Amino acid sequence: MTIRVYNTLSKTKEEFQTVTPGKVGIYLCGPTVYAEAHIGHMVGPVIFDTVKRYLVYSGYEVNLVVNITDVDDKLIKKATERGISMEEVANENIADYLHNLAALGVDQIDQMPKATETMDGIIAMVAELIEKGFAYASEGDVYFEVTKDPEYGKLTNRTVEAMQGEGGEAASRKRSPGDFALWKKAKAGEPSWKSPWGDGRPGWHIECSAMSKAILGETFDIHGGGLDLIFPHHENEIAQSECCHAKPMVKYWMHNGLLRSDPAAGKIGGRAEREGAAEAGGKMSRSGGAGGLAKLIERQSGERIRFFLLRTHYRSTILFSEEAIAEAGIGLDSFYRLFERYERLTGESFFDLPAAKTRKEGDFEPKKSELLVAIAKHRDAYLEKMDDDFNTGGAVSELFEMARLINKTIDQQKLEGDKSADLTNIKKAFSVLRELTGILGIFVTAPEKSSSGDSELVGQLMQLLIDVRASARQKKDFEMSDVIRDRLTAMGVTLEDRKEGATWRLG
RNA sequence: GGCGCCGUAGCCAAGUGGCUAAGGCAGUGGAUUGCAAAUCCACCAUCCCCGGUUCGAAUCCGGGCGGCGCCUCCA
Repeated sequence: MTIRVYNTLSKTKEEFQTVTPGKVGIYLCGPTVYAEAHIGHMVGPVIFDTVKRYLVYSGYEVNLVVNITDVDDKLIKKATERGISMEEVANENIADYLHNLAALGVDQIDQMPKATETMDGIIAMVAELIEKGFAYASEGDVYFEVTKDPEYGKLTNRTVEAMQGEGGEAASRKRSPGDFALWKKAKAGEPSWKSPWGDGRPGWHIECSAMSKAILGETFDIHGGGLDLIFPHHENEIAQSECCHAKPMVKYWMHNGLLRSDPAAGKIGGRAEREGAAEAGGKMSRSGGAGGLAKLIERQSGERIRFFLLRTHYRSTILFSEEAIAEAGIGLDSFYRLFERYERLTGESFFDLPAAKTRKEGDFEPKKSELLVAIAKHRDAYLEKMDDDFNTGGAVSELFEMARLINKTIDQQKLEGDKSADLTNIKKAFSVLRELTGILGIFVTAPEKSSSGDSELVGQLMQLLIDVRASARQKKDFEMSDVIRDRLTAMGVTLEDRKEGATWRLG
């Protein structure tokens, strides 16, 4: 029951041991809020939300921090184009981001610091780096001097010598091309903060070093982000933080794989939009990219997207398509039918079932029930997989196995319609299912039933049709009963006949 | 060119040295049903190719072929 975590720094799975016993600090690189979120931005949050759930379930006290980078060249550009302030641009996109996170069931984030609210810490850190000889001021900018850090490049196995870069526009102000900006001098009209080096704003990487230090301390447990951030962002974070503090910054660097829209189109976010005319044939919209995420969520539901992401191991590349999400959704639906079955059986909602909140609490001795012996076995397998670097993809298979077992038991023991049946074991099995699905952040709350004013009327009309059809069936008037059912099917309503009467559902 | 990842059934995807290679979607056959739907049962892969290590490899090593990422302020 030890958790093992793949560490990008060591390129191996390591046994998880926290800096402070029983406590875990996680810092996830959040978005730079210059545009609406696309689905790629959701991957990290969904994964680390799940990681936190599992660590909490395993008995840890977890502090999950996701930052917002709200000062950056792209934000300034956007603000200028639209003639509004950088803050307004940021606020719009933060609202969009939060809305999308909520839709995907990401509710485990404890703190969301903003770069602009950490300016004192950023300036103090830059000053300390200069003082310690790792950074230098140059014409109002401040650069980190990579050659002063003997360990520079350790995360990505690069050497300073191998850094081919030409240094970009700032080359003339840098001592060597690999040096990166800690502080950038403000141009006229740009948002800026006062500093010992003149008015300016932070470079890209320093805000994460400053925010993580302020909230989680100089050494913390897990730092996460997309694979694309390893270099240069995380490499530079390590350099800054460790040169500043002379101690390891992070115990485990965890990087999630990226989403791809389709083999030809390439990646989803990032630079593609800058490729001008090429624009890869509108792949952003096709991929639910910029502007498309909210609509995608409306069409497919956030939970489907979450499940789709969690079906695959977090370090894998996921080939994204709406079809693939819909397919994952079919699997999810089978659980919902099982939950409806639970409701028919017990008269209670699956979503009201009490379930263990921790692994210890959930441990149980199955005793004589064949069902519970099997359930316990799959629960163990599920937890073993989660222990192994949060293998959610493998864990999901155990959930399907459990669902099958429960359905099978209900079938074989003919529990439906049997009022006198002993449901103790079945309830226990469902409760274990609830315990484990909760770790993935799925099936947490009952799905929203249509709250529109006419839903009651629809329900009554449906009941009328069902009653009429039942009476036709009783008279063996199958022509009539089939017409009713076929017409409903054509409308997207599925009827299911049962001994206790028919039920209906959309889809 | 440098650093790194990946190639498992029609599709998606676990497994990374040893029981019958998870699970999902799709499909086929069966149980159930008036017929369906839902559910259950059964069937459905020897793991890109070649060579090596080993008693034994999808799993390790070498070489191919193929796909992808980073090296450019993209999660």
